[in-house]
Amino acid sequence: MGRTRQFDVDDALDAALRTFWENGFEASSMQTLCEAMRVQPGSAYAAFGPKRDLFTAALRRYTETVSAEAVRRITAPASGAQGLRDYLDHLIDAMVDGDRRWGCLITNSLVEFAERDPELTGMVGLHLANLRAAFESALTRAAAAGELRPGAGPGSADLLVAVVQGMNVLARSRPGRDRLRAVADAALAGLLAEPPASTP
Amino acid sequence: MGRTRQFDVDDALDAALRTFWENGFEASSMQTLCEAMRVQPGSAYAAFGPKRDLFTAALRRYTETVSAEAVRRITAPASGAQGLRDYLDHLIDAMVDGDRRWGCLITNSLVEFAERDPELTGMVGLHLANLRAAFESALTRAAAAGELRPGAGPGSADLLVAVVQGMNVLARSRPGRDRLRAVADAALAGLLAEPPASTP
DNA sequence: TCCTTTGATGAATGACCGACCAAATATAGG
DNA sequence: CCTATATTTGGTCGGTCATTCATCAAAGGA
Repeated sequence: MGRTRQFDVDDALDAALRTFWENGFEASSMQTLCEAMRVQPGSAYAAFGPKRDLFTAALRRYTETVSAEAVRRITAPASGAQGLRDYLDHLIDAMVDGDRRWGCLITNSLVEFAERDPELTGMVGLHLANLRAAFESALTRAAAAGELRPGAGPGSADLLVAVVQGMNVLARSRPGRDRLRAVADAALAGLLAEPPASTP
Repeated sequence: MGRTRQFDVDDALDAALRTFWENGFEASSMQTLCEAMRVQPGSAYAAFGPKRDLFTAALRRYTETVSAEAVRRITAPASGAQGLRDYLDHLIDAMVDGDRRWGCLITNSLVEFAERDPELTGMVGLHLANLRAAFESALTRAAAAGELRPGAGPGSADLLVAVVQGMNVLARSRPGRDRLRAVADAALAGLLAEPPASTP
């Protein structure tokens, strides 16, 4: 055996991920990325290959961590309606305070690369399908529990995907929490049945 | 007087607009832009200044033509509900066949530039506010005509903005018409009151 | 007719980027 | 301790980018 790697690959990948997430692919130079990763160019190329490969690795890591957790949040609760509420609440928090203030790497990549890079578009499409499936599952459970409006059908999963993509776009303009809240509440109001009135 | 300009400035601007629209700012090189404009670099710089200024000119032209027409489509009909339906129908058509297959320049710019360019973000925010105002006007007229669900309030304008931004993102992955239709129909279903059944 | 003014041309410029090495260096096993 | 082997370092290379400039073409006015 020879020398062991001096940096943690996943830590470096996370740093690259954040850079890509914030600035996009074209606007992130290898120099900037290496500084963010605290790794010299030679080491970066040895570990990740060329820039494009680093990006796909970052995108893969994003789907495996950030978006996997999002999907889990939707599908975890027994109540479909609660899953949707939990997910949107957390999304808004992250858009105001956390990582999601830069939107969503998937969304950003779709806008930046569409048509120009089939492989990347494929990865992005896969995640979008996952998200849609999670929404669909939550909706069917909600429907079974009578939590849904009569009009809400399977097409509502497509609507939810679009709403979330839209929120990801809006998040990049750093809107106030109330604006995001308005979007989420209006979406849920159109989808969910009125909860039994509990006003005293 | 000296020599007259050999090219039409607005035609050239339209060509640049399409290039930016399709590929974004960073991925559009001056070389590509000049080829699309059928204008030599020197002439382009004389007429439009540096690349960034060309982009803001293109963005301005976009708001004055494409998005002004969109706003008109929302606000023109006497019926607010009809305005929304007209707008979404036309949007879907343009996303499947027309210009909007590249999404929306405003949306793309927000994703590409957010935080990095306050002036551009300002222009984009202005258009988003216009769009929101158009939706709000259509919604109040619809409410007055009894075309709205009871739950739908002013927050629904924010929802509509988000939905449209989301559709703009999805459009870049060239989805089938049915998918976009599902989004629009689900959005309207959550907003509008059931029309009086007219089945024979 | 000639001259001034303005636009068009396209090669040239300097900066920077992604990609890639080769030498120096540090570590693990023998 | 020594040697094999991997990583790190810092630089180089070709190419592309936005931008400019010296030069040419055309359109009036004198």
